[in-house]
Amino acid sequence: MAKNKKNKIIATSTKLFAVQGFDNTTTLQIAKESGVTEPLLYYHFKGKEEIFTDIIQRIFDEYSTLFETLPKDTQNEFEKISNLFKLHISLAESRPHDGRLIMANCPSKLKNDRHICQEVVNRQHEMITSYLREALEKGNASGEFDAHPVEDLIIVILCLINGILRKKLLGKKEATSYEFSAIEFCRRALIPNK
Amino acid sequence: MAKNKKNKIIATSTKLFAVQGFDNTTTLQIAKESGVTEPLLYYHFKGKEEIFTDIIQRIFDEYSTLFETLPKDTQNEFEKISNLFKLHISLAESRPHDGRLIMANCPSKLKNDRHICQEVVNRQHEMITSYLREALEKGNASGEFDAHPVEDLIIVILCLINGILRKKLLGKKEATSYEFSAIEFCRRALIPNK
Amino acid sequence: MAKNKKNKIIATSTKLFAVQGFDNTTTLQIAKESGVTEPLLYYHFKGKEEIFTDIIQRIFDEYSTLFETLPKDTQNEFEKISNLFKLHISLAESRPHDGRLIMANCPSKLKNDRHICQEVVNRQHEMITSYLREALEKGNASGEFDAHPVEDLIIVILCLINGILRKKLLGKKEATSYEFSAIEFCRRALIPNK
Amino acid sequence: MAKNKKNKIIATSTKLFAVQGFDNTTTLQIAKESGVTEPLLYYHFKGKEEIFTDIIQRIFDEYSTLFETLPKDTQNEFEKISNLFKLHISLAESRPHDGRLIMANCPSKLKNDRHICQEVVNRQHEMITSYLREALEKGNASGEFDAHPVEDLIIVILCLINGILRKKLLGKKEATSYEFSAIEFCRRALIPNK
DNA sequence: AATGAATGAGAATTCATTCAT
DNA sequence: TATGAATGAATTCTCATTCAT
Repeated sequence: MAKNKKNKIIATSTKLFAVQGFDNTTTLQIAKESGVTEPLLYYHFKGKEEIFTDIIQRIFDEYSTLFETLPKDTQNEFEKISNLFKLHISLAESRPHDGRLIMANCPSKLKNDRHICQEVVNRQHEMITSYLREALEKGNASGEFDAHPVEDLIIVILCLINGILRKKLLGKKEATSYEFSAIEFCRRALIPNK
Repeated sequence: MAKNKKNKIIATSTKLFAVQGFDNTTTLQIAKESGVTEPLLYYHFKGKEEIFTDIIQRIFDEYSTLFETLPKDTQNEFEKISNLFKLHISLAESRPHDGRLIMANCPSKLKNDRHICQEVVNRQHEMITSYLREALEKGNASGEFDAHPVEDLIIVILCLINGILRKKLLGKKEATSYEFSAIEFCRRALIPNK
Repeated sequence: MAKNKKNKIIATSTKLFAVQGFDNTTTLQIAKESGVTEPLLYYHFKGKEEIFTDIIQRIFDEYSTLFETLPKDTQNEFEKISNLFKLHISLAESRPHDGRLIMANCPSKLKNDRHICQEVVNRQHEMITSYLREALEKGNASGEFDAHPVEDLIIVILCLINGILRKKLLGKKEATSYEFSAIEFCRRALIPNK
Repeated sequence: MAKNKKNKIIATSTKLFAVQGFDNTTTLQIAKESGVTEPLLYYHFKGKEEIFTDIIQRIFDEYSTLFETLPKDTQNEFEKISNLFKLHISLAESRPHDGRLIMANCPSKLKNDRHICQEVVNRQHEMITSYLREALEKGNASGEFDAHPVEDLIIVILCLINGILRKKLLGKKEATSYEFSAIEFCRRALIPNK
């Protein structure tokens, strides 16, 4: 019963923060849409900010877990990159609120370097970066990829993934399945033609 | 004298909205940092929202003007695409507040379809889209590009540009000049190897 | 405890609205004189206007209840009219704030046809009108009254009652008990001399 | 030209104060609807309150002038009373804004004994009172009227006139010409049947 | 006589948070 | 766990009035 209400608060807050933004969501609104009263929010959380923090933490934990499941040994290195795209695309589809919450609220939190938003974004950045670095270095070494500077490529690919997520989460629906075109686009940019 | 103060209000608001977000910026703060009193904001603008609206409008007008200056006849079609990247990269560098303001505030305004944010984002989207469509179709026709489906490519390139802007505007500085690597990345994805 | 404070707010507001007028009464003043803080006003009422609305409603409800207690069977019809005068006179004496609040604030609210002021004034008007109509018609039929046109008489008597109330509520005290002279005045105008 | 604008300000203010009330009318609104700017208001008047004061003064001056024109020698005393009714009725019809302004704004000004509203109302009260006193005393002496106590009658007739004015100015239109029924009503109350 | 620009004082309202129970 | 009542601190906005010209 108790867990129930706490979870309801988290779910409601996630949705509201994602759709309206943190600043535009009031504690009263969270309480009402969760079917509880405001003081209960303060029983379960230290304050509005902590609800947000907890959500971010949860999102990142789930993300990390999924990230760990990416197969370590693949037929070739590009498959790893392709898997990275697919993971993010599928996340954006299965948990749209989570992604939107990050996209819409983190920017304005970025003034504060110590903010958990920043911290989590950094950690995620490191995870992806080192994942990509390994793949690109191995691919360059094996001749699978044209030997382009790795650090630059990492960032470019990261930008592409982020751009696609931003579009999926905040933009309008598109008729074409551009997500997979993006993977092919990336493949052509990395792999030399015979 | 008069124009001075109004312009100061606009400049201050642009900076504050960009750095802190619209909701986190108070009219008192705008007034103080502009060296005026609050009521003057209401003399020059209908309200806080109108300050925002005016800024968005100005940003879009300047953007449109610059967009028009993109050279129509280039040696090849990829140069057009390259110019598009360069235009946005240089804008992000020369007017960081403008870009940050859009990136950080528009998402949370997007719930409202009629909001000027939405409107402006749509118009900009159309401009870039038709610009890219023309270049890609011509390039495909002339054999300059590998003949990939145009509509998908448009979106992918758009996502890449947006991803780069997002990184430049909201992310941390990077040592490498990834922006130009992105152009090369794009070139390899479009132009067939001999 | 809780009801206490809400009632204090209502009582204070009634007094202030009556004495100073709605527009001249601030929420801060209501709060201070009620011994509460401003936000509590907004906890119990939607806003300043709703405090007013609630008061008007309460006044009308009490008025209606009293109106119902007017005896239906009297020795003659003029007694009914006399009772109507007495009811209003005694109300003006026992609840001066209520009457003053209506007299002083409703006029400026009358531009809006849908305002509760208008609505309540109309309903009260109907109650009195039909009460008078019945008495006058019966009195005319029985020969108790000189047979003057009923609809005109209704309005004239209504005007007289209103004029007296206005004087009692907004004017200065008079030495003479003109209220009862008004009843006699009315009697002479209605009842034929032998 | 100059007088023109000042008069426009007075006319506009009279209308606005009458329709919306003093407190609900802003100086900006007065300025705009008068086709001038706010500072001009302060060139011609000391402030908003003085505009009001001037209007009240003008209304009273015009009223006094008209009051003086009431014929001193009439066929009988009741004609004087009848003339008093007619004067007020015709004033309410010819200058509705003036009457409404007084009716709607003076009550809330009455807390202040020294306010011009109070002063003017008092002076008008005296004028009518002494006018009525003379007529009633003479009529009583000559046997034209039933000999009822004069002071009471004065107040009752005053209340009736005020009630009718209030109805004409603030109430809804009525089909019947109750104003003249009121005079007849009064006549029957004063003059003995043979 | 007239105005564009500016302001001090205060208005209604909101919000995250807490207290007593 | 849970809540009805309450509040300190802001927030957006308005208004009568004034200044410089």
